Amino acid sequence: MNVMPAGASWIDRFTGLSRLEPRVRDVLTARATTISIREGTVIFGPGKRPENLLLLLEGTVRVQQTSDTGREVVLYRVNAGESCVMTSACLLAYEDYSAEGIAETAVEAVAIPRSVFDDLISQSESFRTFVFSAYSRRMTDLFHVIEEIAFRRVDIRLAQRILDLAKDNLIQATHQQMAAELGTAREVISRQLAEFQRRGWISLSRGQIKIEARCDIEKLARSEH
Amino acid sequence: MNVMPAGASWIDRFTGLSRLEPRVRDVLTARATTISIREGTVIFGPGKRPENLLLLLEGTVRVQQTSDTGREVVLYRVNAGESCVMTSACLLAYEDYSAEGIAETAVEAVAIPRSVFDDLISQSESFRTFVFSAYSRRMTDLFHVIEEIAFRRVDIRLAQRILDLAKDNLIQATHQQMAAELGTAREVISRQLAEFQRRGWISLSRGQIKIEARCDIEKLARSEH
DNA sequence: TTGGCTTATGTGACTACATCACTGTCAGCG
DNA sequence: CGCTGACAGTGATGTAGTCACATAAGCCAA
Repeated sequence: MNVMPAGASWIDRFTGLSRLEPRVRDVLTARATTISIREGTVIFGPGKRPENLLLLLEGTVRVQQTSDTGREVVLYRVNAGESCVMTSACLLAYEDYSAEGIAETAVEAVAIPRSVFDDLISQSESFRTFVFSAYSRRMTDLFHVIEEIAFRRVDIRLAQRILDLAKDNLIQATHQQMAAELGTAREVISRQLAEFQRRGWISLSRGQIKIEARCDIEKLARSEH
Repeated sequence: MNVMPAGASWIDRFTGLSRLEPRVRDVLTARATTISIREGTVIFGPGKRPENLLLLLEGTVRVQQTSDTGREVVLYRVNAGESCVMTSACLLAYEDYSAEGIAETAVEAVAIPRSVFDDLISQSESFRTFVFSAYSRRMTDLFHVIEEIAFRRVDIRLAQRILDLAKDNLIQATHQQMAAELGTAREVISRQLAEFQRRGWISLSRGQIKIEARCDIEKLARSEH
């Protein structure tokens, strides 16, 4: 009955949308388009209101906060299979956030225009649940970020972040960028990384970090205090 | 527990609800009840799912995070005229938060049960806008908290908080509680307060802080760095 | 190949904040 | 009155952030 042309099956990639009412499912398939976003594009940010709610099919969006003194913190990342709630918040109730969302890689996303979003919210209970649980999850993420920044040592947080960001035991990032991940200063990162290298856990070269002893880093990352 | 007479509509106390469609307005008036909550009551928290969305008429709810090491931070406060979005998030998509919401004073609130909330969200565009902008605002608050904790000096933050919390130039709180406000340690607060007192800005006695030179405190609170 | 430029990283000195271990103090109450 | 539990003060020490500057590594053009 419902033929799925190439691309129509994207709904199945979102676990929260799997139980969508068939009628609503068709609306979504018909009225949403997939878009490609180039790496580095600013999706939302101060003065930049997004026009669509984005559901990510491919790639990641990094949401970060830049303080007036120029320092940065990464708040969270939106991955494939997740929705970018900040865009939905902006859709319905735009406030000029200090936070910005940046395509960290090339991104493929389903774009849901405001009018469609509004229809779906009003017509589909399961779509509502999808949206609200996305909010829920981000709030929880933010609570977690606050706890980490306020109470956790930077060496432990750095170890965790190294594990998170490594692809194939390698991270392409400057110390400055790693500092922005944790909301700390470059010098602090430089010294911590130097210490990790001294212990033989990593090796460093300009613009990259290579993991040499993953299990030792994991041990630190898991440690309580 | 005590239902309000139909004439005195609490709806007008919420700016976001002023443009509510008359039909929806009636539904809300008919199906929502006002409740009283005693000071100190835990409204939501780990293992405690709220049954209603709360719109505060009177009092404040303090939302705070307790880390596993026992330290605390105050995330934000919900004041009269605002809605407690965490309860709405919990209503539709419950996740077990580490954060908890506590009635800081006696609270009068309108309680909207899940079924009514669901109806309103589906039927009223202006109610949707109300809910989403409440989310928006809280997200922004959290971004702000993160920025403050990560980048702002504690003396400045303490000065700000003293001004925020003072009623009639007086704060009833222990140093421990003030430390929890900022997510720092009691000793740090004790030393900072001692310094403020030395400068003649405040006077201290067991369990209370009295503002003596508000404008000097404001000067520090406003300072950049 | 050299030199000059930009960006990345290293380092010491210093300040701010957190932690630990302890002492002192106050209020209420038996 | 003296005990008790909660509150507050303090020095020593460790960790993190800031500032100022020194090196080094890659890049390109002469």
